[in-house]
Amino acid sequence: MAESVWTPMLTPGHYFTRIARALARIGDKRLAAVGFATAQLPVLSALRDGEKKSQTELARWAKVEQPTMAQLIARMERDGLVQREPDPADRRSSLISLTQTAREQLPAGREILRQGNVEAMRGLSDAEVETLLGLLKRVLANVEAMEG
Amino acid sequence: MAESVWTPMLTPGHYFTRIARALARIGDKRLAAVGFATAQLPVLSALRDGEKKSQTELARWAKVEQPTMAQLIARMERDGLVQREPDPADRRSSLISLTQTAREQLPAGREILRQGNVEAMRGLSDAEVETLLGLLKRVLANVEAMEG
DNA sequence: TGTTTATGTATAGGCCCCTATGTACATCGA
DNA sequence: TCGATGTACATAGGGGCCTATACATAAACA
Repeated sequence: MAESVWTPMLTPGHYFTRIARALARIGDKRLAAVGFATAQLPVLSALRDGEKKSQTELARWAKVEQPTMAQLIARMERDGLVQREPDPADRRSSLISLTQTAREQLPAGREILRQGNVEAMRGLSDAEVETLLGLLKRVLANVEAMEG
Repeated sequence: MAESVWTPMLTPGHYFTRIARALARIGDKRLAAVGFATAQLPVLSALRDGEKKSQTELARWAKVEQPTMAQLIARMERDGLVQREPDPADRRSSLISLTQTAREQLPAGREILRQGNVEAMRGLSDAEVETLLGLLKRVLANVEAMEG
């Protein structure tokens, strides 16, 4: 990709990065209206029906490392979105669940996310969106296979 | 995207995020062998032929905000990859250029990046890679248009 | 059952990215 | 030429992600 002038920014990797960053900026700005952030969405969806899950379960679900989830949960707890209770079956662990406030804002947050995805795909036909999703899954499988 | 069970992780946005993160992890690990990091690549390429550029120019080139570039340059200077000299034409500014060390490692870093992109696209035909790049450009244009 | 091994969390330290803000210097126009 | 406006950097503060490490408790097993 690009011979004479070496431009890492025209590389697929850089496009992924820029799109991901832009989506996070936009999502965070819009979700702030209901008190959420994009990084919290996997947690919110995992606990949406009153489920209680451990930090490790949430980390695996959201595909982030455990200390990352620990920080995220800490911020969410600080902001009144989740609560912890000791796990009666395992004294190392605590169970995390959504607060009433978080549950109430959930539909609004969900709608903001949906709308954002629609706008990001604007101008793409349904078939093109399908194609893109298929390619993304294959690339994701490739890069995750590269880490072994 | 997913009706009954709400799963933000099956959304295009989350795929972009995961791919970008995985590419950064892989790239950083591989580039560490030559003393580079993925975030530095735009700077390295901008200054590859002995050019001298200001921090602001580099920020615009790399598509990051000025304070982000300030930190990046500071780390690169600490690690002996770049050097600063006062800009004779503007006393607010300094000109940044690569050190001898950085220039020597450049071809190796470039090759690592190229190889990484090849592996990430494994299994995709040339036509599919073209399709993907075209879709990425359109999505990037969409999301950047959303920030106004 | 006692010891090893596995698992759940916490903590420390670091990179990268962002917004908001302040300061010094450049520039431009009245 | 001087004041208004713009531009280059620095600094402060925070989110989000990662690796490495240290504990405490569980589980498995010799």
